[in-house]
Amino acid sequence: MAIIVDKDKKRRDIAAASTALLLEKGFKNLTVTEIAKNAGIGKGTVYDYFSNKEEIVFEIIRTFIEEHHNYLLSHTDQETSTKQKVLYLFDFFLSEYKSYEKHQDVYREYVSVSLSTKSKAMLEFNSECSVFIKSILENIIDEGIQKGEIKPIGKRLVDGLIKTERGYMILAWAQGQNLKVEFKDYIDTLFELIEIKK
Amino acid sequence: MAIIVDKDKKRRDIAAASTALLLEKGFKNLTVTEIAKNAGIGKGTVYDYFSNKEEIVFEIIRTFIEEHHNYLLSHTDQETSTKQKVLYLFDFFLSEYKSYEKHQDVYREYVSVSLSTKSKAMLEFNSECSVFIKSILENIIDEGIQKGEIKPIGKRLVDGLIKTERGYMILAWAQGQNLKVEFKDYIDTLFELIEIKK
DNA sequence: TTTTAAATGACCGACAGTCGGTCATTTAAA
DNA sequence: TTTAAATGACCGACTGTCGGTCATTTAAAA
Repeated sequence: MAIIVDKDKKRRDIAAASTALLLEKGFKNLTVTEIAKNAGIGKGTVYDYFSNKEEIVFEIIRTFIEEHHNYLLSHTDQETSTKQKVLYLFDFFLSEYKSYEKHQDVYREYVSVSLSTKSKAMLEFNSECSVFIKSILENIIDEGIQKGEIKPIGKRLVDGLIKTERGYMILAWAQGQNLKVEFKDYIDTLFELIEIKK
Repeated sequence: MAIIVDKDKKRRDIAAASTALLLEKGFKNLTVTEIAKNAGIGKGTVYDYFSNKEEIVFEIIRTFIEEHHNYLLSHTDQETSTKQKVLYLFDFFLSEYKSYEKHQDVYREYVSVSLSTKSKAMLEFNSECSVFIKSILENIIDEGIQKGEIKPIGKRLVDGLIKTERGYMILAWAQGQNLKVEFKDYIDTLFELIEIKK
């Protein structure tokens, strides 16, 4: 045997090193040569860890989702209201913090790559992410119903709500507008309809 | 002077000739050389009518939106219920007809190109399309409120509903799933919340 | 010294976009 | 009526770029 590297760690390292570049130049204008140079490795080495350029974006988004999940866990507890939890879940779209705007840009690149890449791996990855987010939102809503904060019909809004947020993020970019306030209004309206008034 | 061709018509002709190819191969795998060959013109000529490959997709989607608008106008009248009108509006996502599945594919390519192209022209075009769709949905909802079919709060769902549909279309593709039934359920749930029961 | 995982960058093919030049048609002077 | 000049449509060979490959090198381990 020769040197054994932690393949998984190196994958993440390369992806991490490329994140800033991706945000700066966008996927289309980012070259693999640059990625390699930036990560301090040869171009061929990139392909020892990723089977194509697209996969790098998927690795980056995976890290972002993990980070966001941790953020979520550390910011919610029994006392937090259902609506507040939902807002936390969508925080990385809603937040005004600069670092979260980065997340949005990465997410946009990810969607763009997803829509132009048709591969089994891509489909599986996207499904995996979706199931994960859905299960979180489902838990939040279920708890809300159990606590008597919202009506049982709220459960039927889970799937759609996730799609709505995606729609807002995508159209915000495609129209060059800031739609955060609008999305917040939409959530407010839905909660007005499903909240149990005391 | 020499021959003067109807530049606008020729643009549309080239776009029309490329539609089938776009659906068959997807934007990424479609070459400008092929487009030219298929339209029966030289590659250089394509660039006399479009400043880049992306613009061809925008021209195609423009035609589709026009067609869909005409369909909508011819299918709604005073007798149609508010919910039915909403369903017609989103018909090209919901319908099971093969020709409408084409529309969805074109729309997906369009979103994909939008998300990876940052140009003033693109932003303006997207805003234009959005305003158009929004005004239609706004009219439908306003009429529904006036007729006493739905509660006034329904007006506040207009913006979000458009985004939800976009989200469904995009995630349906990205996850390789058919989400039509799910979207229909979501609409049903919303209407249950805002409809005035008799 | 041998074995082999890991790394590399020269190389290749594909493709978007450009550009110098041709050709068909119109105009208007002869 | 003829024909030279002008014009804009049209073309495809060419260029530069970039994703991805592979023969070769490096160096740790045995």
